[in-house]
Amino acid sequence: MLFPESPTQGVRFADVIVPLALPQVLTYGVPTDMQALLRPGMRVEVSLGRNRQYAAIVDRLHNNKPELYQVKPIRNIIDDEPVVSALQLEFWRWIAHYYIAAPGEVMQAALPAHLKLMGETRLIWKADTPELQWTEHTLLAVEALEHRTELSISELKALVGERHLNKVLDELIEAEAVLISDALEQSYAPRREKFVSLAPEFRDEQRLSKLFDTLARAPKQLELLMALIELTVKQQVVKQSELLDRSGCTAAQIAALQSRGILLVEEKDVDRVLIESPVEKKSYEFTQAQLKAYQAIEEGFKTKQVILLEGVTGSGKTLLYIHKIKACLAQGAQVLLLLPEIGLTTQLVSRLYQYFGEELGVYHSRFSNNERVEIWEKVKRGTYKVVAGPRSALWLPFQQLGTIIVDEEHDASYKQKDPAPRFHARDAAIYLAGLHGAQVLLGSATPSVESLHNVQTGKYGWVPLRERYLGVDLPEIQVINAKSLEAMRSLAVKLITPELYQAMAEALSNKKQIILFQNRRGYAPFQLCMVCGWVPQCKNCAVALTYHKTSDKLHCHYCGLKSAIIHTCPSCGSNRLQSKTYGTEKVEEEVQQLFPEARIARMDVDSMRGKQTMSNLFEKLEKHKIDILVGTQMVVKGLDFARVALVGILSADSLLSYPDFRVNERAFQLMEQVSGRAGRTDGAGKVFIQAHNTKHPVIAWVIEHNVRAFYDHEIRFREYFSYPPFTRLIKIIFKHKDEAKAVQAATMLCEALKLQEQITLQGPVPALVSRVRNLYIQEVSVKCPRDTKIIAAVKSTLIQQRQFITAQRGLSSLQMLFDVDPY
DNA sequence: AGCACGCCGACT
DNA sequence: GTCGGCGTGCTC
Repeated sequence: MLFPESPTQGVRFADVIVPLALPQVLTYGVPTDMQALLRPGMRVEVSLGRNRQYAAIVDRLHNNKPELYQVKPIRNIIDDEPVVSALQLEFWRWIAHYYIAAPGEVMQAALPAHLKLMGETRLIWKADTPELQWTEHTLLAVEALEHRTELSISELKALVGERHLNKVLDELIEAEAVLISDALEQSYAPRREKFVSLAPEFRDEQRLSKLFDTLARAPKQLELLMALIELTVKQQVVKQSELLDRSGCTAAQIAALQSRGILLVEEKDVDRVLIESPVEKKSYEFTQAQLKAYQAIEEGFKTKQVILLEGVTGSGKTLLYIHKIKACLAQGAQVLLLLPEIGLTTQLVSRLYQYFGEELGVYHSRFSNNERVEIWEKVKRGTYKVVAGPRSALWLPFQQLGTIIVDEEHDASYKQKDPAPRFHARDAAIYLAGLHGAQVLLGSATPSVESLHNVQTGKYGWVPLRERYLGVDLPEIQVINAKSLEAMRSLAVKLITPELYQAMAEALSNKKQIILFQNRRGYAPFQLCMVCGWVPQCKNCAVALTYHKTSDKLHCHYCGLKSAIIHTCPSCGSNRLQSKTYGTEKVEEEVQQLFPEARIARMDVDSMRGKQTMSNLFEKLEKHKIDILVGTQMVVKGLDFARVALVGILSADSLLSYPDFRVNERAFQLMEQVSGRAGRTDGAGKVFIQAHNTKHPVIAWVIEHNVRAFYDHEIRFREYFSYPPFTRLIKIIFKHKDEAKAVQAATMLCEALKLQEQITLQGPVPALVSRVRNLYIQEVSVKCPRDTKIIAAVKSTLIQQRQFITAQRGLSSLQMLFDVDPY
């Protein structure tokens, strides 16, 4: 070599994560001038393939020159400092490895959109660019740039069309005709708003009344002032917009008072996070039982990293959480409180806000990108000491976590299903806590079988909290044989037994609230021919279509197809089509018929679309503007209203017939949780369970609230049939538009896995919903013994086989997905 | 995920 | 004849 390599000790290669489902990280060269600056966790701009570019994350820096290919150079370093910490990268790696996901898929899930996309990156035209022979589309861009000097990538895309975007970009960059400015600072601007307050010198009674006198001849200004004072009583800060709303005055009138020194108007950054004005403080004091539990938790953490707090509904777990959080903050560490998807809208958050105020960040899946970045930044800077959020909150850049609390740890929404990484937030939280040296507190009234098993084997500590707050009794549960519905044929009543009807009437006359639970959505989930049994189905998805009253159409809940209702059976020609099983809409209708005076609301996925809908509903419930709430799974979580005296489970059979090994666990938890909604403060709550199979053991355990008996039985069943927690399950999902191809691929995998010892295969079988969006779905389940070596071997076989199978002729469009620990 | 390459059928 | 459909392979 003519010139010896430069003596800089900088590293020459970077393994980089691109936001794609590639199996590997990609290696790029680090130009010498970047070597001193680049660190893992920074974003870099790289080009991929012919003319694509991505913001990638640097995973590792090294000096191992790849022999098989020529590396491309990193084009640009986007950040001055890492956006992802070394600890986070470690966490990403674990998730990718454990859940068999691509590093890029983890990156997609973990980074907020603003850090991910380059769409708002701005191109700045260099005035000194010489005249060049531009190609057709680039010429368009050049003309626009000469005119306006600046264009964002998305504007450019609109201008030249999506397919030419990268070519044009490449050409412009190649010719050094544009500067590229960082997307981050450009696209994020905190929202600012004006806040109005009374000038301090008028804040005592005397001065204030004097002020009123002087304003006697300016009625509008007086009105404004009154409105301000009224608002100030209820909340600490008053937005100008709010004040205008309330008083009906104009901004000019506020300005007039401001210029006289009566009002102060300040512009401040607005927390996009909903700040509710604090309501009255509830008791801070522990009961005897709570104190005992809290001490047991602290004692337990001396020897265990994870503690399961098994607290019956209404025992005041939240207060224990609050104390635990306070203790952790006192140590200078951060706290993550994981909540199920839906739990965020509950009273829990506003209660936490009372205690932690500005130090509490709430992460919500419905937040906009701006809101997410704001939270990301505040967590990183440590402004937020406590974060409450759903599973996605795990990705936030915590500096030093001291405690992770997982509320309702049994909740199925902790398992991410659809896009990879298909991770379980509770289990991932335990790993993350390990990285931080943090403690984990799992809370639930109905713990998962997995967690109870971990307690039994001594892996987790266990703290029971049996006593209900204020000594309120658990509700009395009655099982009603649904056969009595037959007797009511003559009436238009198909869902509510006479017994339940009676109880409802009584509750209503006592001015109490009622919750009815039905495990089905939509109105008359399907139409059925009473002569031949034919059911209209979605032609793409092979599922029964559900009838929706609002649109008067049949809907497919998988692909969204809408079609007209059917009057004549195409199979036998009869016109006796009826709706057979009933969803919440049908329940609502029937209840309205039975109780025309009652105020009824419905709560399910369909009726809860909007951002505000849920909180509006809660407010109505709180103020007793609703007598009867009809809902699906949703009502199970987080509702805590004093006047609920009666809960009705309309069909326990449907809960107990779902084809999954976890049915009993699910049904038990669900019924137990629903029951907990009754009589939360004054006792005297009642629960009615309607069922055809009234002798089902799960129902008996629910009646006794006997978690222990349920668990003892269930764990024996799991062991006998080799289900988790005694084995580890990995589900492999095959999707192809040709059913035979899906089956073929699944069969190939099974053949390959048969060579693997000590594992059991289930399938291939069509998925429960066997066709979605024109793709046929086949599933294979692997039961592995809980042996690290075997599991590792199975995982690497799976990855190999995916490569091998999709490389087969005719199977290139096959989707082969892995779901580790399916839930 | 995109994007190019190449192999087939349906058109001016 | 060629235009464009999509199945296939590759990205450092």
